[in-house]
Amino acid sequence: MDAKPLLIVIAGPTAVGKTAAAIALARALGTVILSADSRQFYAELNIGTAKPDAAQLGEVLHYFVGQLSVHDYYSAARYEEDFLHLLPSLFEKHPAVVMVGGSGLYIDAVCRGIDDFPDPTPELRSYLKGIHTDEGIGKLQELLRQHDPVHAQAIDMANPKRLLRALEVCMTTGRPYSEQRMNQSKARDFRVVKIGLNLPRAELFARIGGRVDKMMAAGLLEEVKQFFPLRHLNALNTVGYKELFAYLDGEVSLERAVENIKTNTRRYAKRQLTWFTRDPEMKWFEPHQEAEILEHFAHCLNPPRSRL
RNA sequence: GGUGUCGUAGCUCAGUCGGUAGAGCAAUGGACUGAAAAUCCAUGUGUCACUGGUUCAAAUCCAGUCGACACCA
Repeated sequence: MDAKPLLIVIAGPTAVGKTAAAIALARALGTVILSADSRQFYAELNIGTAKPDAAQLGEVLHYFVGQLSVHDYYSAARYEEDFLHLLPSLFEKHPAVVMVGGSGLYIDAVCRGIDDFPDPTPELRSYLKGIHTDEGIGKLQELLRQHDPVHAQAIDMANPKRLLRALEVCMTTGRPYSEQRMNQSKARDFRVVKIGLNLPRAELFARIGGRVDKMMAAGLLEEVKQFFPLRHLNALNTVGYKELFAYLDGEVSLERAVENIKTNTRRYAKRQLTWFTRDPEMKWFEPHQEAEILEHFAHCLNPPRSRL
């Protein structure tokens, strides 16, 4: 029998019902939850990120919720490191733990690992951004062709963030990005079983609209006002916040801003689905299929005792 | 009731001199290794209100019907 501990991953688009499903599963298994949501990490952001509420946090112990400040730098690589550092102590007490969230890159960083690139330095990043604004994306493309012609063929050269990142790696290490990109999964001393939660598109979109209305009723605008002076921070470049900053700037009406939040949340959900559905390890359920989900994991966990 | 204007994509609208239609937004599909709720790429969506007429040919011209709006009674 495979004695390795189990990491249960629950993924899916925003507003599908991941939080409730994860809590139900964690309670059934008597275990803890580790969030994989790149915006719920921030202590200051609450309403707009649909963080689990106090009652939910009281039901099941959560990690990676509110452990950062919006002023902090964070990344998928740091998440991988923090997660893997925490995991052994949790596995001492629990044969399985639940990871839940919608940030695909962060989930993959933990499950497959990411390569050992240097962190970006603020100086180099702002220098390259300056080139982008002053001389245009063409200059960045030219630089990447010089530093790493192989990668220049492989990546989306229209995407400034990809270009900037590749150049950062080339310039800080003095070696081409493509040489350092291993493209293979790291070994892990735990098993991973992934489920994806999804709903018919119309139902998911209706849930998104309803949740945005609830967020507004719960005081999202007041929360966003507090962060107006900080709106340049990456953590605030977030659906639900950026649209209301546009309202506070006088660019759009409040009604328009709320509609924009709904639209951008739908698009976000679509991008999440694109990411998760290409993962062949993902087994799909609808969130209300609690019994089926439990049974799915019963096969992975203590097989002799799981049959009643 | 009368007169006028309008009715084209999910929405807002454009459509020249008759040659079966196109913008924006929405939507849909995709990419993704230290910013990822970020960033980027691609793609259409049609009973031109309906019925008939004129014409080789009608979103376009004519008549009627229905609907919306405005004004007049």
